[in-house]
Amino acid sequence: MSAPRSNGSDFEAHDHGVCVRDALVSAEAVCAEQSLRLTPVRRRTLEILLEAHEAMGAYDVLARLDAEGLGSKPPVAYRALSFLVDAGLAHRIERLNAFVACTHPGSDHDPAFLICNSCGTVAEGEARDALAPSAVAAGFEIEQTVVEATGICPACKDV
Amino acid sequence: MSAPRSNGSDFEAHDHGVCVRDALVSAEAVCAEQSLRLTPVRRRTLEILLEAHEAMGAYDVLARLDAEGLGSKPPVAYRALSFLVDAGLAHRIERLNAFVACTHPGSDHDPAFLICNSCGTVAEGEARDALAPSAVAAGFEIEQTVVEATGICPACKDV
DNA sequence: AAAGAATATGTTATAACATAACAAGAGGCC
DNA sequence: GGCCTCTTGTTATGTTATAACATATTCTTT
Repeated sequence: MSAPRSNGSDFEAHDHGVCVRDALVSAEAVCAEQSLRLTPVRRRTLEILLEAHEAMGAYDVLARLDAEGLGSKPPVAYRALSFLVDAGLAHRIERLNAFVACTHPGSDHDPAFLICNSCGTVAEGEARDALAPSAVAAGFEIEQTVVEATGICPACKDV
Repeated sequence: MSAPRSNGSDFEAHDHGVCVRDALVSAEAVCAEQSLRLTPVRRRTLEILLEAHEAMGAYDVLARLDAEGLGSKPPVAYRALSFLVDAGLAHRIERLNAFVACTHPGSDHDPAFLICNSCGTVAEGEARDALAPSAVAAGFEIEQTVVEATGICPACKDV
C-alpha cells in the first residue's frame, strides 16, 4: 500500500523527507478510503510523529501543536492521537506511554516494537501470532496484542 | 519450584487458599536464597496481589495497606511493588498500569499475559522468543520484553 | 438555502499514575 | 559502640489521561 521498504527494520538510514511525505500520502489514501477526516490538527499531529521518527509523549506532541496555535489543552492532543491510532496511522507504545507513527499504514497488522534504550528509536515489526499458542491452549480469544521489546539497536551497539 | 499446576492456564478453578499459601512459601524461599528481605509491607503487598488474583493498580494496593496501617503514601506501595517485580515475585502489566502476582516465581521467565476484558483476570504464560525473529533480523539485542494480549477468557466466553 | 444530524473542537476541571528528594529508623558487622 | 547499608516515612510535585459540557463545523436531506 505504501512505498516498498527494504526490509522490516527501521534502524537503517533512509531519506527521511521522502519517508514522511510517503507516509502522509498513504495516510490521505487510507482516510479517503474509509471516509475519515484528516483534519489540520490530525494531519499535523501525524506529521509531528513522522518527523520525530521516535515515540513521543502526548504532552510533547501537545507542546508542538500549541507552538503552532493548533491547540493547547490535553484533550486536543489525546483526541488527535486516538484518531490516528484508531485509523491505524499511529500506534501507542504501552511501555513508554507514548505514540509513534505507523511505518506501514494501510495494511492490517499486529505490530511489534523494538525500542532502543539508548537512542529512543522505535522500530516496528510484525508480532504474527506471538502468543497464539498460549492463548489457544487456554481457550482464550485474543482481541488485541501488545508486543514490545526494549534493548539496544544495531546503531547504538556499534559505538 | 512451586507446587505443580495442571497446565499453563490460570483461568481454571483452583483452591485459592492453597495457591496463595504456596506462593508465599515460594516467595520466602526465593528471598532467602537471594538474601532479599521480605519485610512486612512487602510480604503483605504480595499477599494482597495473590488474594486479588487479578491485576491491581498501585493505589488500590495502597488503599489496602493503608487500611491495615502499613503505609498511606504512594511511595510505600510503589516501593513494595518494585521490590516484588525486581525479585520476580510480581509483574507489571503495562497495558493496565497495574501489577499482578507471579504465578510461578523462582524460575527465570519471560512472561506473557492474557488479560480478560470482561472479568479482569490475568493469566500468565510464556513468551519465549515471541519476537526473537524480528529482533535478530534487525540486529537488535533484546533486554526485556512486554507481551500482553487482551480478549475474552474461556469462563466469560461461555456465559 | 435551511434544517437537522453527525462529527470535530475548545475549555474547564479533575482523576489516575508515578517519582524526586530528604529525614529518620532498623538491622548486620567489625 | 561505631559504621554501613537497607528500609521506611513524608512532603511535595511531576506526568499521563479523561469526563463533561459548550460551541462550531461539515455533511445530508429536503
